[in-house]
Amino acid sequence: MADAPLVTRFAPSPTGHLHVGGARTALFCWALARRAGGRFLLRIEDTDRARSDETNVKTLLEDLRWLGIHWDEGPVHGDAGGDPRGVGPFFQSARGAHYEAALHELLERDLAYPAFETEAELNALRTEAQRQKRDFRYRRPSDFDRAAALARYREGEPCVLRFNNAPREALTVEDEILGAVHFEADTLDDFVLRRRDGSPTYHLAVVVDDEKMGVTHVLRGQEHLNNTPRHLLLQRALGYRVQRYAHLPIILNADGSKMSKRDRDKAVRAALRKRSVDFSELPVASDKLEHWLANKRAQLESAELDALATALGLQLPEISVEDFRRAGYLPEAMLNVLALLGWSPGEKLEDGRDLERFDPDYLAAHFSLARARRSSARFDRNKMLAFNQQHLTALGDEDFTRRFHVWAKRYPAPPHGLSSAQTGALLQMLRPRCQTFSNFLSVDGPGGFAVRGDADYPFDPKAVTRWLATGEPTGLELLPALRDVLAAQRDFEPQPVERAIAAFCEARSLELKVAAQALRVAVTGSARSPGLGETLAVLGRDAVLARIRRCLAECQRATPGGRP
RNA sequence: GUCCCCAUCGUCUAGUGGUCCAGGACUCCGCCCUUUCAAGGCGGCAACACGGGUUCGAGUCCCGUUGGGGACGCCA
Repeated sequence: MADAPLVTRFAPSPTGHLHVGGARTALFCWALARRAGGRFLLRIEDTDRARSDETNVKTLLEDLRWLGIHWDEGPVHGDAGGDPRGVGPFFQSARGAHYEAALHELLERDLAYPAFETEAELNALRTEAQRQKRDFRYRRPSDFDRAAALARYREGEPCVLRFNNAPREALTVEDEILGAVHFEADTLDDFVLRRRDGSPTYHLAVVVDDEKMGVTHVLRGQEHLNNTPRHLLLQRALGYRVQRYAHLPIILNADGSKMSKRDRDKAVRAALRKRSVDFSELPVASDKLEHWLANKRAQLESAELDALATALGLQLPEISVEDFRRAGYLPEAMLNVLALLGWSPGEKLEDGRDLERFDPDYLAAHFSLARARRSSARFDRNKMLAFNQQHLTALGDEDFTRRFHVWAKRYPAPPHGLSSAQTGALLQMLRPRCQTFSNFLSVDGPGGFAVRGDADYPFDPKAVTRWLATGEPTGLELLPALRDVLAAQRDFEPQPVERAIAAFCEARSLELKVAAQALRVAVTGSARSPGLGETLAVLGRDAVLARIRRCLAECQRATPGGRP
């Protein structure tokens, strides 16, 4: 490492599952390091004790690993992590000595000072400023008595340590993506470096760690852009090197708001407020709910939110990597889509199309900040779905089945009456029709007809009108005879069944389509299903006959005009 | 409100002053293939926010307006 290698880092705070924005940042950090033959390190920003715990760290590492993003240095997890350069530890909670040393130096040189206001006092000042439509910026009072403050501090009086930004000069951030970004003089306040409880704030920790860990390139979301001048100030004060910064465009929801982990909480909270529900009937303890409901920043566990959503009949947006994993997306599809959010290869295929489908190896070989975009991007679920479907289709039978079962084991489907032979057959026939793993056994998915009971699947009125109620003869009129054919069918396998139906049509000089669609609608309720033979075979003769009977009974009534 | 960022089809984007009456992908729609349904193939709809400059020439450069987003925490 003699030749100053490029070093990137991903530095999440362990507040739960990795979300889409974080995943994209990690991916770009990884790709840039790979491309440049540098190193990618993972650091856990757990300075906020209230929001960090060990489970969350594991969760985060597991999410990263599932995506296949490998870190060269950092917490050890599987074959990722380690500390070959001796720059660890990688948990900020274990790096206190570094921060204290920096703080000590700053204090000595009057670049930091103790401030004794309580949070309540500061809040009051903020509210007052807001009332007067002024900005609130904390500044060291002009009559500040440094000696006295230091004495109080050394005696152990509770206080925070703030940065002394006396010069308050204009600053320019040289961003690799945005170019030069200027900040007016006087915009920065004396921000906090060390909290009352002795822990370092993000600003201090990030600057110290990036220096000590030899980080050369900082990639992070654009929401951090306003923090960068603070970091510049600190670096200057401490005589540190300045990293190259690249602020990535923010990832937005479909409605244009910032995609945030709290969105799922928000959705459930809104639903809960709108309808007056009895808390005691909900799957989360009511005192916990009360607190969560009252506190906008509070978050429930992913599983708790899912339970609530189910209880309320809500569809929650996928935000975290875990949400997508649970929904049955493939990590390679996810990575592909993520890479396209704010970056593009800019490469044309021979047929004139843009290169859009690629794997991590391609990214590692071609990624560059020069091709990163500046503007924020909405996350397009349709595209994600389409990419996933393609990756699913590309898997190959064996791989596909194996991976499906790995998924299904982790996220068991709700009980359905299907035998394993049936699910196996469904899996194969539904493959080109499914966009996610969860789609296969979902009542709303293309296999819904099989998952639902013989008397439970709904009839699509349009399909009934088109294929059962019209024509000469109508589908409904054909069904009894078709039922007889199927009842007499010995070998109830796809091919023979289809042949029998074809023979039936030939004998009556009917278009196959007429009989096929009538049966399809009768047996699945819809004009779309897998191949007719497969559809009938997977249900089995008994179910098919029962379903035709039900259809005859229900649709005859519903379409009085269907008979001449 | 203040500061900062952004602005090409509904969405993701290509486009770095002429080769753009703007290309691709996703969605939607049509056609072909299939003795049925998908998948697949082919095609269609659809955009340079607005106003000023600069220039022989502007989606591309500059300014403004409008719109969107972010930040304003003893969170990160």
